[in-house]
Amino acid sequence: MPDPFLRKLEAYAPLRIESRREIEKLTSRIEHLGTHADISYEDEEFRTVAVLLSGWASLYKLLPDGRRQITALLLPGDLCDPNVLLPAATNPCVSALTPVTLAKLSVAAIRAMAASSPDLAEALHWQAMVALNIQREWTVSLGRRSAAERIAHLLCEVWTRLDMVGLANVSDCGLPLTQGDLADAMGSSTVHVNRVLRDLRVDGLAEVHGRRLVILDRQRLANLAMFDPAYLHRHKDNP
Amino acid sequence: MPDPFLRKLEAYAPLRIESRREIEKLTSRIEHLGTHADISYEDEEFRTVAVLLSGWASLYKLLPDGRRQITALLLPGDLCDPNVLLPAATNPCVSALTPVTLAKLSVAAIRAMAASSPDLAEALHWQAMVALNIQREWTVSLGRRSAAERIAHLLCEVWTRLDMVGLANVSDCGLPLTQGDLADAMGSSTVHVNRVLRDLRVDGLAEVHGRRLVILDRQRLANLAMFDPAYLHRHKDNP
DNA sequence: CGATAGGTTGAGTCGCATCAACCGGGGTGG
DNA sequence: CCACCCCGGTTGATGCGACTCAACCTATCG
Repeated sequence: MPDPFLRKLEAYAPLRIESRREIEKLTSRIEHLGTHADISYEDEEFRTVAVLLSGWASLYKLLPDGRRQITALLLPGDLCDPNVLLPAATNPCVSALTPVTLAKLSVAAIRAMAASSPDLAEALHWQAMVALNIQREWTVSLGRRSAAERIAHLLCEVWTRLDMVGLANVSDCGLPLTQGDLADAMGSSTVHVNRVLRDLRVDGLAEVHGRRLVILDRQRLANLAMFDPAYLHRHKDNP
Repeated sequence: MPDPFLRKLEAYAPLRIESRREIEKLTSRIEHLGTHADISYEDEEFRTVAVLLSGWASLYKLLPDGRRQITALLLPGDLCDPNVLLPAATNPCVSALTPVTLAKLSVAAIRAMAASSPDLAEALHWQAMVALNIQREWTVSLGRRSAAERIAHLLCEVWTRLDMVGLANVSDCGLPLTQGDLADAMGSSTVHVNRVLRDLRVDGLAEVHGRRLVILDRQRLANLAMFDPAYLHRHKDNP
């Protein structure tokens, strides 16, 4: 299996062959879940972390009065745990946006590996920092970008992240989000997302049909979004 | 010196005495900077990380057209580096909101320590996860809370974080931010921040005079903000 | 074939930005 | 020592972006 987790860890720097082996061994406990299923990160016997092998998931928070905010999109290769390794906090939940397959890793095993393989520890740290950078960029989007800029930025981000794990084509990629999901992620309303997507389409920047995103003019899309992929720390290939 | 960095690391779990010693040794290289100074995280000889010992700083990003978003507030005890240990990304900068004193740690030294002291590694990981949780909570605020709820939430967050490093009184604490800074952090305008603060004052929830925050009615403030301190992982004392 | 989830479009409203003016205080230079 | 200035705060008037409500359309599925 061309494990997207490995692929992601290696987007920063290649791992030693032994480290790859270890990871491959650990990602053998597989689980399948359907759309809208909640991904529990408290497991029976051991404290585990789930790695998304395929499908998309979202991390969200519900406010007491029912408002919902998606705080992160989890793509293949991402870790699903909101507080990796720590005693769980409260409310924030992870749920599958599509059917997903997960690998469950024991936290103890991961930490043992990290302790003995510095390259792995570095790769794990790297992915956590990328997650933090993404979160900060969302802060910028929600705080200072207009709805159109924000959505354009998200499209750029998603395409780039998928590309980093080998799941994007030159000008299109999957985007299995409903307009409602997009709205909950970008802090706007379904109706407005719809109108923004229409505008992007008629302006020839990007199209979102069904479950796919087609980028029509990358340059202008990135310009509108003020998108600079540096924060994702992509260290291979082209923009 | 009652080092706020140690204090913060130990908010999760106490460190072994040797680990504390090591940290104390490392935090000896001190630097002072004035308000508005930029905190460089690329040092001459070694890759370093700065720890805030006193004063406040902000992490911000400037958009090409001049809009500014503060993505994080750095309080005493916090690490100042946006991508701890990684090759620097671009744009996001750290600048002092007040005069600050910093301790510069060599990244290599920290990592060596972490490798040999699991309790320290855990504490460092913990603080990174708390930073991520804070960032996610900002995402919720900016995406789904009204300006008043958002600002109330920030006030609760700041008081709690200061309390965790011993810098808050029961019902007040420092808040050396201008209304403009607050606006840039909360994605609104100076004028609106001003009006919201007035409302909070006349409603008897909180007052922001000069450089201090006085909490008049914690319960109602937290209610308005829908603030639940669990995400900060405060493991000691009371709420 | 009805039901339901997602998408699309229009009309009316509101939160908040923007513009503009004014105030108060602490620092500075003449 | 005083006048000035500039920064931060305060308040009012106006306009726009985006939300809400509501209707309708389309595709998929049991």
